[in-house]
This record gives sequence, C-alpha cells and structure tokens, in this order.
Amino acid sequence: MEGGRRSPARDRVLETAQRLFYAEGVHSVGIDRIIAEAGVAKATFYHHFPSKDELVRAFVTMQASRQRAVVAAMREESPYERLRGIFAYMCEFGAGPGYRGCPFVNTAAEYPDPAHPVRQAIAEHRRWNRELYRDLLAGDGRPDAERLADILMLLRDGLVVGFDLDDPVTVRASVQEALTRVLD
Amino acid sequence: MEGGRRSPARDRVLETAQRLFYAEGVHSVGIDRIIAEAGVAKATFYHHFPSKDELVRAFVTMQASRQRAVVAAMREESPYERLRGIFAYMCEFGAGPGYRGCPFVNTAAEYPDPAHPVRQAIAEHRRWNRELYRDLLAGDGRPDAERLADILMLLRDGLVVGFDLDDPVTVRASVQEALTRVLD
DNA sequence: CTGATAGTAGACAGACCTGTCTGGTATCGT
DNA sequence: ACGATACCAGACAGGTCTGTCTACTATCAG
Repeated sequence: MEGGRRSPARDRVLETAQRLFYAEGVHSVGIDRIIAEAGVAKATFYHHFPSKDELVRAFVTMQASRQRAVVAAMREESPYERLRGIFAYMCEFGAGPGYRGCPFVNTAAEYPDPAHPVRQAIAEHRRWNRELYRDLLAGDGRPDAERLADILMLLRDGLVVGFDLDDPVTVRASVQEALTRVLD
Repeated sequence: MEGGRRSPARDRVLETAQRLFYAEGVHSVGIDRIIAEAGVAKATFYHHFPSKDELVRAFVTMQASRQRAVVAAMREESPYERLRGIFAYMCEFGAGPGYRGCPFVNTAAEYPDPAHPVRQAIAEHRRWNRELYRDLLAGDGRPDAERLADILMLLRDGLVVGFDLDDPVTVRASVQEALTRVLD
C-alpha cells in the first residue's frame, strides 16, 4: 500500500489534482471534488495518499519532474540555444490559454511555513532550476555563471508573474529584451 | 452604515485582516479568527463589510494606498534617486523578518478569475506601479521609458518572489546588479 | 484455496466556514 | 427626550472540509 507506487486510480487522482490545483489553487479545491472528477472512491484516495498535504507535495514534485523532462527533451545543442529555448518555451506557455502563473510560486503563496514539506519540495525545484541556468551559462563559457544564474532567476520569476497578471504581448517583448541584455 | 467610512472597530478589523491575510494567506484565515483577534462582534464586522470578499478587496486597496503613501513620503529629489530608493526600500523590506512576498501577487494566486473585483483591484495597483516607473524614467530623461518600465516590472516581480523563496543576501546582490544594468 | 492488494459506494464524525439573527447597551445629534 | 447609529455577545443555519469506517467485489500470487 501507500508510497509512490503507480496505479491507474492513483494516476487519475494525480492528473485531476494537477489540473484543479493549478487552475484554482490548492486550498480552493477539496478532496471530494478531486475524487469525483477522477472517478475514484474516497477510500482509494486515502489508500494511495495519507493526507491532502501529501497529495499537494506529490503535485509539486510531479510538476518538477515534468519540467525536467521538458528540458531533457530539448533538441538544441549549444548551452546558449538551450537557455534561449527554455525562455522561449516559458513565453509560449505563458501566452497560451489557461495560463495561471507558476505552480511553484502560486503554491508557495498558500504555504507560509518554509519548513513545510510542500515548501521544501518547491525549494528543491528552485535549486535545480538555478543550477540548470548556472550549468548552461558555464557551458557557454561565462566566467560569472553563478551571478548570472541568479539574475536569470529574477527574470524567470518576473516572467511567470507578468504573464499571469499583465498583458502577455508586452511581457513577451520585455522578456526578450531583458534576456538579450543579460546574455549578449 | 457600510461603505468605506472609518470607525475604530472597522480599523481594527482591517488592520487584523491585513496582518493575518499577509502572513497566512486569504483562504486560510477565517472571519471568526479575524473578529476574535480584532476584538469585534460578528454583527459589527458584517455591519462594515458585506462579505469576506469585500474585506479582501479592502485589504488589497489598503495595501495599495500604503505603498503610494510610502512613495509620496520619499525625500529623494531626482527621479533617478527615487527609483533607486524604491528598489532599495523593497530590498530592505524583503530582507526583514516576517517577509512573505508581495501581497498582490500572493492574493492573485488565490483568485483565479481575472474579472473578480479583488483581481481588478490588484490589476489597478500594478498599472499604477508601472506608470510610476515610467514617469520616473521619463523624468530622468529616458526616451525608452515605456519599455524600461516594463523591464522594471519584471525585476520588481522577480524581487518579491526571490526574497520570499530564496536567500535574501543573494537576491539583494542580484537585484542591485540587475538594476544597475538596466539603469546605467 | 487463500490471503493480500486494489478497487467501489457511501455513511459518518467532528471541525470549520460564511452569513444571519436575536437581544441588549451606549453614544450622539437633533 | 428620542431615534439613529455603532457596538457587544453569542446562538444558529446550512454548507463544506478532511479523514475514518463499513461492507462488498475483483484480481492475482503462492
């Protein structure tokens, strides 16, 4: 029982939770609704997840692994092109319909305690993200890769908030210009 | 009755709501707790605010007016120094204890519908913020004030998220560097 | 065959949520 | 003096939340 093991019912729950949590927020979506839309019995849900918080944590880690998969599947060869591709991907996604900002930033807003497991999962993904930037910058031969990575994190966070709250066309142009200023 | 009129009880409610909403999120804090900590009867609360959503809206607009007051009280003369001062203030605030990110960004994360009055109040503040940047940039004699203002919004959003989720010392240095790159 | 595992449906407990209502007190303007 | 306004205390209704429990079914490994 329990654990991260896979099963059709568990996958359905996680997929439904991902969709509802992202679109409407974590605290606004109840277990009853998730299991109803996933077509799963309540006992089955609590068979796979010990609590709602654990489902939220699973939601965060699934988002993280999907982002890693997207980056891993990228076809660009050079680190520079990969970096450009990552931001282009985020812009494309952010300008699309149903965009609701960054799931990590949004979920963190609902979990004030930095020591909470959900927040720690978020922090881990942010560390991975920053290290991804740093490694690509270093691979591009930048001696100041560390500090540039931190600046790209600023740009990244501004991007996800901006696409959520402001005009996507404007944000896209600003991100392009800012990225060029940072990288070139 | 009702409306934005002031009264000791109403002020206490708003002040308590501001503290709890910011520290713990909007959906996590109930009316019962707010009125208990504010020392106000439930009927008195509903006498001043027609619903919780209206209290949230009042919370957002109060935060907005306080930020305007902070900017209006700044002593720096030149637009350039005011811009620098605004970001220095945000960094100081973000590095302090009890920082929980931007109340507008955090609250928006809990209100998915852009047409909701709370979201519209947030959007209005963001418009004011961007125009503030633009006017200060224009006052500093920048011909590209419009596009620079958008970039400063990116930096601002990256700042508030970064101070909330990452190491404040690192974020402060990154913001300083990024701001210098944009302004100088 | 048997026992463990995964699944269904749904009742239930106990807490918490928003919002209304009753009933009473105090202040203040006219 | 009197009516309106602002406030208090707290009960109440109706709903929703998480999490547990009962009872039953199907599958599959040993």
